This record gives sequence, structure tokens and C-alpha cells, in this order.
Amino acid sequence: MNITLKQLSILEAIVEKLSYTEAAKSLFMTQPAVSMQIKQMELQVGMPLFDRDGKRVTPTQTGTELLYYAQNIRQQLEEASEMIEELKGMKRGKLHLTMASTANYFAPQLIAAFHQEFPAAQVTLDVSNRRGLLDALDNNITDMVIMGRPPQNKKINGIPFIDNPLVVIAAPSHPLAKREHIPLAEVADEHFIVREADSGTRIAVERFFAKHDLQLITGMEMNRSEAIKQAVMAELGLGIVSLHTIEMELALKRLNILNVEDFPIMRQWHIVHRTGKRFAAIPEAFKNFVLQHAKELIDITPINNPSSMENT
Amino acid sequence: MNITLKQLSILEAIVEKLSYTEAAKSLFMTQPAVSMQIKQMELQVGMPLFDRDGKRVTPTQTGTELLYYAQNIRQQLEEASEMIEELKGMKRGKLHLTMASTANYFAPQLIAAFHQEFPAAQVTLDVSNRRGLLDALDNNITDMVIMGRPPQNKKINGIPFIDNPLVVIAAPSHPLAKREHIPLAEVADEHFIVREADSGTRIAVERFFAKHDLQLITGMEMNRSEAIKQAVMAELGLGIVSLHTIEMELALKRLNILNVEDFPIMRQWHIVHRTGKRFAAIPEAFKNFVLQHAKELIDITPINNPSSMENT
DNA sequence: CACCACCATAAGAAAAAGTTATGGAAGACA
DNA sequence: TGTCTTCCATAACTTTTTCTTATGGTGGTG
Repeated sequence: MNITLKQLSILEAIVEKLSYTEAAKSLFMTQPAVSMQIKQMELQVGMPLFDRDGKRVTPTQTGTELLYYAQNIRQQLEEASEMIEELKGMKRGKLHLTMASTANYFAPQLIAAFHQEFPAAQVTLDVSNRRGLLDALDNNITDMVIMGRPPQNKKINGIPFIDNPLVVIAAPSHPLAKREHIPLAEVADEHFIVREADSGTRIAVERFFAKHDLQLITGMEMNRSEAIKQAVMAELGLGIVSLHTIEMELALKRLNILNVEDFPIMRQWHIVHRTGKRFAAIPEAFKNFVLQHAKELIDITPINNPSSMENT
Repeated sequence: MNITLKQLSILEAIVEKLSYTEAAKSLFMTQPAVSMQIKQMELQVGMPLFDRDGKRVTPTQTGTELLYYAQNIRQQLEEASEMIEELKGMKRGKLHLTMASTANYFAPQLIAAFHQEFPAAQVTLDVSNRRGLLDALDNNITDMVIMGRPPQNKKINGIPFIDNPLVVIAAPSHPLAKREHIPLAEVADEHFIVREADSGTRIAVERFFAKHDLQLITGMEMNRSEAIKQAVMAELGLGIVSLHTIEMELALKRLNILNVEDFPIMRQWHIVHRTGKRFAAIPEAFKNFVLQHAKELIDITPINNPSSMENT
């Protein structure tokens, strides 16, 4: 059976008006158009839908029963339309985020603030390592990714939205802990506890040392920056971590930031998505929200004089 | 929102295949046609429905939610299609009959036999007087009418399907009851108990007498032939009624048929409907059934020698 | 009985949908 | 890494469908 939605609307209009002419008027079309559509519909159905009485037109049993389905279908379309308006008006909408594990130290604030402004957003948050992030982007599993170093790939669009300073940390008892203006070369003699080889932080650090013609001495590898902090506090060596991840340890004076020359390594957090990605209203709103408000929302410890923190 | 059923089908096909090309194949159309329809649908909706990933195509949230409605609507259409097949296949169907009160003496047999062959028919039976019958036809309230004398009107189509002999009845005690070959003129002197003036039977009887240049002496008027029979049995006069209405009274010898010259007045029962009426399967089947089987089904007392009945 | 309202039909115009041809971008595979 | 293939987008053109205008028939109405 091959009927159209317009034909069903015409059916409804005729039953309401009991007149082809009036139905045509109410649908802003001419009467012959109505006649023809009904004729065609009757051909499709294989049965008459209306009795033409001269005086008025009355639906046959078939017509009456078909009307029921026409009404149901219109109902469905109206609901679909409402659904769309809800999504457009951001009364509703999903947002799937994936972020680097280190971003986990500040991103929840961001999400919380966003959620306050757009309470209808249903946010899903995945935390993953770099590989997982790239997979999520590749397979279009996620709307957006928050990560340190987006791949330089034309398929991927990454926009920096906030600084991500990497600092050298040491246990307060470490010999260098109280020193100021430590030359980079001196630090390079120390043992470093580092992230795994394909981690964003690790890559950034190695590039940084290479740029200064130095070799990083990597003692232990850990796949969580949480573990690195623990190791550094246990005096197993120095660490280089994102400043955002050590807020509490600084406050409790369990870690010191070393005042090393050329530090911090200034990186950025990026909001990253597939280049062609077409966002619904809520994800689009999140992207804009982050780009506009991240700096205000994320409390960054002043890192120009990190050693001042230990002196207070 | 102005989308089409075809567009919804395309949406479903793409979500199933995750490919425009494959969807196009499954719908027996070309890929550009699919592209264009989706493009247009996205324009209507105001939001993207699919992400083009290069590798495969994935529905957006909007696309996924719209799919739900598309499926519902298809479901409705399938049900409508089934409904139509049921009506066409006569697995179901209404039949609205209206009949003259005098037809009530034989019509139930007819309906019973029809119902046995088409058990799915939902029959509605109204009994009415001549005026009611004509109104029902005029207002298209009924599918068909069974009556004695259909109006000679091009809007109305009436087909005779069985004889309807009108006979003169008398109480067995009436002086004429045992006579044979009673001249019409002699009967015309008697008092007749008749139906109301616009009754079909009454009109037929008056025409008959007028044709023979006789005047009918009408004593009492009754609006039920049942009442006429009672009056005749009570010896209030003679009556002229349809043979079909007195089967029981004859069997019980409570009434005699007078052997009057030129009697019975031979009329026919007609099956009558609006000229343009387009029947569904069940009403059409009933019409054919009546025209083919009525004569076999209705037990007609032999009326060529009605007096023989009283002699047995 | 004439007029009016309403539906059917035909012819032509307009709109929509579809097809073929082609381009660009991305994945696959050597 | 480059070639090949696949897939979607786009454009030009064709076909199909739908709509409009014009007109005729029929029945209701004053």
C-alpha cells in the first residue's frame, strides 16, 4: 500500500468537513486536487472511501476505519515534532564526553557549571587514556574529548581553552625542594618517575628535554599520575605533572613545586572533536561554554612563583 | 514539519544498513536520491540526522529518536493495510439493512442464511415504515433496504428478487370464506381494514382497485399488518395482506384466503439502494446472495389455489 | 424551473523526485 | 606511500507527480 501523509491529511479534512470543497479550502489547495488525491488513494486501497451523495460526502466503513489510523499517524508526527523542538530548544539532549585521566582533576567543575546552566543535558563522562580517547574519536563514540595534545590530523579538530602547566614536583624533604632558580641541567641529573611512553604528558616532557639537548632519566613508569604523586611523596624521585593534579597535595604541603629554569612547560587543554562533526544543540552549547568560561571557572594556582607556596 | 513517508522509510533503511548506498539498493533507488531526501529531511527538521564519518554513517541523537517515530508510523500503516485486507477479504465487515415491517416475516431467514455463509458480517437490521425507509436511503444511513415498491427515482436503484402476493383474507366464519371464484366486484362491496394511506401495501391495493374502476371501501386503518390480521380474525371486515405475513394463521386455520378473481395482486419484494452506492465487500455479497438464493430460501405457500388450503 | 453549489474530468503548468555523470575524500591494500 | 576502491555530495537533466485552471454534469434549493 503506497499512500502519502498528505493523502491521510486530506482524508481527515474531508471527514471533518464532509465536503471536498471545504476540505480543500482548509488545506489551502483546490478542490480538484482533493478529488484526485482521494481517487488515487481509493485506487491504492482498492475500496471506496467516500460515498458521494450529491448533498454531502460520507465516509464508507473503510474510510472511517482508515481515518483512525490517519489520526494515529498524525499524532505520532506531532510527537516527533515536539521531540525535535525539545532537542533544538535544549530542553533535552545528550552530551557524551571523554577525557584524559589527568583532566579529571578540573573537568568535573566545568561539567557541573555547565549542568547548572543547562540542567536538561544528560551528560555521560568517560575517562580514558590517550589511546582510548583517539579510538572514541575515530569511532564517533563520543561527542567531544578533553585532552592535552590533540593529534595533528585534518580529521580531528582541537581547540585549546586553558593552560596546562607541567611542573616539576618533589617531596618537601628533597634537597632541591627549597632551592630557587634551579638550572634545568641540574634537574636533568635527577631520576624522574614518568608516565607510560605514549602518554601525552610523557611525550611533552621528552620533547621539552630534547629541545634543550638533555636526556630525561626515567626511573619508574606509572600509568596514573596519581601513582606518580605517591611515588614522589615516597621520595622515589622527581615527577613532572600537570599543575591541576596537585592542588590538594600543595595545600597540604605534601609536595613542592621546584623552581626550575624554563619551567613550567606550558601546554594547553584542548577540546577536541571530529572535524566534520555536526553537533546537536546541547553539545554545541557545551563547546561554546567551555571556550568562554573555562578560564574563569578553573582555579589555577599562580605558577610564576611556585616556591612562594611553600614559604607561606 | 513537512516530511514524507518515503523519507521515513529511507531513514529506517539507512539506520539499518549504516550506508546510504546500501539503503538505496534495498529501496530500489539510486544513492543520490537517498542523499537528497535526507538532506531535505534535515532541512525540515532543522538538525542533522546523520554523521558522515567517511567510513560509515551514524545517526545523531535526533536521527535515532526520529527513527522511533518512523517505526511507529510504519507499524500503523501495516495495521491499516491489514484492516483493509480484512474488509476486502470479508473477514470482517458491517451490513446495515433496513426493511419494511411486512418484510420482517421472511427476511430473518434470509439474513440467517447469509450469516451462515459469511459469519464475519456484523449485521444491523432496522425495521421501519415506508417513510423511514426512504429517509434511510436519502440520508445514506443504511446500506440496503428491503421493501415492496421502490420509489421510481433515478437516485434509487431497486431490484425485485421474489414475488410478494397480496391476498384477500377473511375470518373462516365469513360468508365468502368458502366461496370459489368470487368476482372482484362482489368483494369490492365489503368493508376492508387497511394500512395507513402512505403504506406500500395500501397504495398497491388502491391502484389495483382503481385499475378495475372500483372504489375500495376502507373501514378502519391500522399501521401494522399484525393489527389487520387481528381485526379480520375478529370479523371486523376483510383484509388485504402479503401472503408471507399469514403463514401461521393459515396453518392454524384462523384466516382464510378468499379465491377472488384477479387475485392475488402480484407484487415483488425489492432490494433497494442508492444508485451511486459503492458497496464494501460484505454488502455487495449480501446483495448477490439475496438475488441468487432468495427464491430457494423463502418458503412460498402456493397461491394459485389458495382455497385449497382451507379444504385440507 | 432556474440558479447555485459541489464533485469529476481534462489539459496544461509547476513542483518534486529521480537518474546519470562526476568530483572529492577516506579507507584498503599492496 | 601511492594506487585503487568505496562512498557520499553535487550538478544537470529527465521523469513523474501534483496542482491549477477551465469546464461539465448532477443534485439541492428558492
